[in-house]
Amino acid sequence: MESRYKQYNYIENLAQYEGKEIVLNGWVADKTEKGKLIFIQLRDGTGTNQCVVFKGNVSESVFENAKKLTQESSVRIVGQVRKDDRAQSGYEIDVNDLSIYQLSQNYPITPKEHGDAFLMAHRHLWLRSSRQHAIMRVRASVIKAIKDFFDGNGFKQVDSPMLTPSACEGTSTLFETKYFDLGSAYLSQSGQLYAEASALALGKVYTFGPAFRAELSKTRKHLTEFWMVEPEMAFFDLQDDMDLAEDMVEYIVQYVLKNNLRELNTLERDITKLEKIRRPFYRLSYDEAVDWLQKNDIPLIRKVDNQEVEIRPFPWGEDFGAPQEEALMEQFDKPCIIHRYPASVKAFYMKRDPNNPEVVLAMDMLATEKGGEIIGGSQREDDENLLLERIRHENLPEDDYQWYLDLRRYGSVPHSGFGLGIERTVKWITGAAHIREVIPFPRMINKIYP
RNA sequence: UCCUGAGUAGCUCAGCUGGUUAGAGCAUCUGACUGUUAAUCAGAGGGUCCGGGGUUCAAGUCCCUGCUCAGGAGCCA
Repeated sequence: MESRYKQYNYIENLAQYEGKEIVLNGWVADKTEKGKLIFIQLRDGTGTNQCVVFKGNVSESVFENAKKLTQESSVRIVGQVRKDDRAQSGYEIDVNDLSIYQLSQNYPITPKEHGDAFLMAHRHLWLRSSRQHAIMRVRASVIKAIKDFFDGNGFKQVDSPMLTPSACEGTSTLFETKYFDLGSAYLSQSGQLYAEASALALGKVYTFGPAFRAELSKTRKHLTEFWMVEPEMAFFDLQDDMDLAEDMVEYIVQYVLKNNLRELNTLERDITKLEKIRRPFYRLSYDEAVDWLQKNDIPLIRKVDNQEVEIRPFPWGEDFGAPQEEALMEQFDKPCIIHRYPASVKAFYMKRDPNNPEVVLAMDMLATEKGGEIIGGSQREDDENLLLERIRHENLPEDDYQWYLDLRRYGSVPHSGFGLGIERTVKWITGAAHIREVIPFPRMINKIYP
């Protein structure tokens, strides 16, 4: 395609330019001087490659400029692409000309080790380093894979509002803000309820957007602002819902494997583990999972007066925490879907199992390698009276849910959906140590800068 | 919110049972080098020991308190 914009050469396409003179714009990731030779690691956004300035090849002023370069100075380089077995990429650039956009002074992030707190305070600069660069590229791929998957399967993207009049699920804490003369509005913690309305209008839909949760969670898998994709399908039952979730996750992982091998290498990710992520995944009912926990002597851990107490055998009716999920997943090399949880631990909008009113038609997908819960979903309650009963039982503001109840009054149908956390998925696929590394600017309980 | 741990140079850390002038590596600056990619060699500069209070002849070190950060729990995606 003919571009109206300036045509630049990029490091990711270096092999195409072998033997040719090209122009690169970028930043100095690192520099080593060796007398009449200066080695520049040039970073241009698409990758990093070594450029060699030899005193005999350039004018005196260009050589002096090259000597002046500091880490993260921005430069324009004109040079010849040469094949070289000594180079990591297989190519080097012999510099013919070099000009400086800006000389950087005392760049805080050096090529040596840094602590988490320091790096987080410099997140706006940390994004430039190779690991973070690779993670952001994988994140972009995960998002593209999700959109491709749904768009290619007859879904329409609909956007749900960020400002909402009340809680979607009453459980989590909400961020509150003033809303003109109408009192308070809340930042959305899920687009699901609006996705349900959209599904009854368009059939198969998905929302893609941020979710906000003011929970006091301080772990390596929690953010107060995170991104979520939430498909919602009219006429899908729980079985269809689980099948779809499985197809989607397989598609995402295989897409990244196909398109981001270079990044996964930079991240030193064990690719063989990802290659195994092929359907069918494992599935266990909550009952079966509890049986397994009991047989393997995995207790429930509960806090009583600040003392941790182990309760065994694991009692039916309790939700699983991180210790139970991790124990359960150790046996699996593919994700596992756990379905039909006790109604008491799940949200009000989930449909009761007609075969057992103690449980709801819910499902969670747990990722391998301690990836944790990446998906939560369910078939929705489609009976007006049962739904109203649950709303009252949870003490939710009934008036705020009239529009939601309308969906059960005017052509109610079986329908299902789920939410996939983008950051948890990217964390799992990249093997990142902490969720704060997989979103450009993380928002956490005690962090909102930069 | 609860539990546990940490805070010393720009960064990562050492600093003993309290002892007189607080150290190292990296980074920065100056110089040397045509193959460096954690370069090497020679030299230089750089400190509110997190804040406040206390004990003591003497506190980076011990005690109290506040703040900040990290890890975990619960909740969740």
